[in-house]
Amino acid sequence: MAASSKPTKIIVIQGATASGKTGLAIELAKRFSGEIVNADSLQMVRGFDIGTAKPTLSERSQAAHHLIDVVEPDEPLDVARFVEMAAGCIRNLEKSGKLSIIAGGTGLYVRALLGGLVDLPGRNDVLRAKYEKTLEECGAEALFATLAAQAPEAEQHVDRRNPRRVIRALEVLELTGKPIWQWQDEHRFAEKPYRALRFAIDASTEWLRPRVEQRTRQMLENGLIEEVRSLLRRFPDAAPKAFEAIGYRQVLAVINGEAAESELASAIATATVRYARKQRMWLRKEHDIKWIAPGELDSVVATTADFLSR
RNA sequence: GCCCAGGUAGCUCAGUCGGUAGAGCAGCGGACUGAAAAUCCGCGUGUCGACGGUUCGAUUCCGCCCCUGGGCA
Repeated sequence: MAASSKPTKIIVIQGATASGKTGLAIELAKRFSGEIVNADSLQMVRGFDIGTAKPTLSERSQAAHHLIDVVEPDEPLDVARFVEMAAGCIRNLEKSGKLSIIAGGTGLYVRALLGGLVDLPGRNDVLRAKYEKTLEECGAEALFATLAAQAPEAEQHVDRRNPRRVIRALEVLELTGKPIWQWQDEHRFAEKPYRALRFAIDASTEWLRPRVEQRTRQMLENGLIEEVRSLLRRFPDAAPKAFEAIGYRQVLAVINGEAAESELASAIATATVRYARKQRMWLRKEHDIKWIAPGELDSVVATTADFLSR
């Protein structure tokens, strides 16, 4: 990695789902000759359109959007892949003199983009299959015991009851010979590949709920159920993980006769509001965030202009 | 009008052979560096429908009343 002159300046817009990230990003893009880089994991997946609230065609015509529809549903996507793709976008935009505006709700992705990602091997399906088997046959405790046997300090660093974390730790240990927490402690998202101006929209649950309900109704009217049906024609077993996303999961339950269609809208809205809470929770701990009210524009424009002039 | 089944946490319900009650969901708080819209963890006082009776003690037994389903007239 060559030391380029100065880190690229970028704008980042975060905030809960339905808080107005897209609208704000478009306004900034128009004013500062910018283009939008999506940081929303599910909006990257082709075919999952209505339920993921992808920007509409009209929105996309107002400002260029990147990293939307860039992977097939059955194609692997993870943080590392996102960081790589996003870095590529930012580089290209910089070359053409455009401002990169990162907008999206996947907190981990943004954190990894701004702080760098530990340089570790990615997922290893052979190892995962092996440990999945241990999990299934012997349980989460036994899985954790496997890890603790090789690295006793695991107790302090890994959530023993969370199999996903335990499996990742085992995977890294086996592939690198070093516990994952050592790698992480040495890294701590301390890279600074960009000079980022970071905004987050502070939307309360009370403000969000009616909007979410309205948006959910709109999604159903726009044919969310039909979209799921047609995705199922392509993936009859619903294996791609995007089927677990909010909206898709609930529609699937209705299609499978596990839930009543009459309660679909409220089930989706409830799950969405709960997700928004999780996003808020994540953002609380992030640093250097400028919190703004929903719909706020002038101060954001002013702050951005100032940031760019420095 | 009569018969049956119910009325317990915001919702759906369990339970108390009489010693004032607990699950799931929701809600709230939190964790989380390659599955992150995922995954995982913590938090449960509510006139146990109303009134009266029996009892040391009733949400639990009895009576009466009210409400909600279903059935018979």
